[in-house]
Amino acid sequence: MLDMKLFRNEFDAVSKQLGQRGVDKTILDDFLKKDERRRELIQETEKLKKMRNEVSDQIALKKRNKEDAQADIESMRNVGRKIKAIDAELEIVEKEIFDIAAVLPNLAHESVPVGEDENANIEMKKWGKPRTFDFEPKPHWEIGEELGILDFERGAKVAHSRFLYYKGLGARLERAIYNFMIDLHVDEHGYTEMIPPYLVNDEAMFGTGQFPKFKEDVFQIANESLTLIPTAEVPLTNYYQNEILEEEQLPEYFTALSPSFRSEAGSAGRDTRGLIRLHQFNKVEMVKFSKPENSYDELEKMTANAEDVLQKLNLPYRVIVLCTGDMGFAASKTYDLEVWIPAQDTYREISSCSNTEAFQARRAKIRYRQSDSGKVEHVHTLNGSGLAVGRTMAAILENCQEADGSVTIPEALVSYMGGITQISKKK
RNA sequence: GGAAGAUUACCCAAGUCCGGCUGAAGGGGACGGUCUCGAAAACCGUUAGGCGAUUCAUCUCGUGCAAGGGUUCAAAUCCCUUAUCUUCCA
Repeated sequence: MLDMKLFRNEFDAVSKQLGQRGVDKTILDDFLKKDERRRELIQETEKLKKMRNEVSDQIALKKRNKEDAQADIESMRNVGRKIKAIDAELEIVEKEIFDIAAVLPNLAHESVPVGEDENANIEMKKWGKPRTFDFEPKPHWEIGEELGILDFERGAKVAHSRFLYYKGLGARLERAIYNFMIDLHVDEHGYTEMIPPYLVNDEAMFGTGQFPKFKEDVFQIANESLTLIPTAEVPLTNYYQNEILEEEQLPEYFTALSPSFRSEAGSAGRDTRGLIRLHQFNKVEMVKFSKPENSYDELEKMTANAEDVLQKLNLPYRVIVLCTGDMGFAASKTYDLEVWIPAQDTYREISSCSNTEAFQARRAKIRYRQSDSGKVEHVHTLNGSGLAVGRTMAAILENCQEADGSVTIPEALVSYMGGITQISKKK
């Protein structure tokens, strides 16, 4: 949710920025008009309520003194009717305002490049050197199927396409990857480990910005207002929903492994094979609550935390900053990490780290009390994948494959694999 | 599944039958002060916060007694719905 005061006071600047994110100007003009009407109505109704309170006190006094108060009661009857009418109109206007505000995207930070789509994204850095193969590198699903550690066919049979079984050392490797990630974030990066609910209610989905605009992207439970989380960002960020934190608590870091469930509506035909685009995948998520003045430093640190995972696994990657047109709904600024996928001869997204500033905090009502002034202000919230586990698996299978079809386990994971250094075909 | 009772501010708790001097008593805790070398004790004081409107800011006003509706000039108090908890019955 945007800051209403900012919107009002700097309407031109804000609407220009929202224009860059695809919002129609006429909606914003209407929005501003409705906001004015809302304040008019509030002033009218509050004036009448004040009068009602005063006269009611006089009536009480007269009754106590056994005086006649009938005239006052008659006149107040009319005031009561007026108040009811104004409040009814006010309710409608507020609903209309809310419906517009709920679907307006966040404003981009000034450092974000302006552009329409991913072509305007800017590469910030490259790390590691893609390996040169002296054989034709296979896509990870072939490697996984040939090694008998990934089973997409049975996943489709038992669930649906875009589901799979990890089997044997495949399941072990997935578990090694996320345990390694969580340990790294907890032991070295200062995050608190969490296991959140995997189903959340509508308020939580609203708080982080998925609802009401992106309902078609998620799986909902029939006859219940519960949704399978599309990312652990939802339960982690909403942990402090509707709370006022103390300044000393900040910053606070959470990390959690969770499955993520996505309907992938509208991505038919894209990445139909392999681990890149699934209806259910594991992800280690990082979430931060920060004071506003530090949130961009925290974003840099969080991105570095995600990079650290890739560096320790020795997987080549690049960092890009998303342009205004490519950013998510809630983000003020987003860095994507893209890992090298040899069989596709390209970099693919493996992490997305965003500062949403106060956008989610306003929706979820997460605030903090400044210790010296006692003033209450919205926190800034950040979230990032650290990392998507399935895609990490894909990257390892492809980057660490050998000519004979075996896969060498990255050094950092060997202890998590119980000493296993290589996955090879059973003889 | 059925019946009865409960839900008041950071915590406990009065007020609800019988609506109006409740701008929610009282206590605990917390915080500040006096005293002290320092602390404890004692004493004095503060303690709905939030939200919204207004304002440069203050002042002020509206809202607020589990949540949401209703009745009334007026609701913590009367009525309805929902949630949670307790006890009892199956």
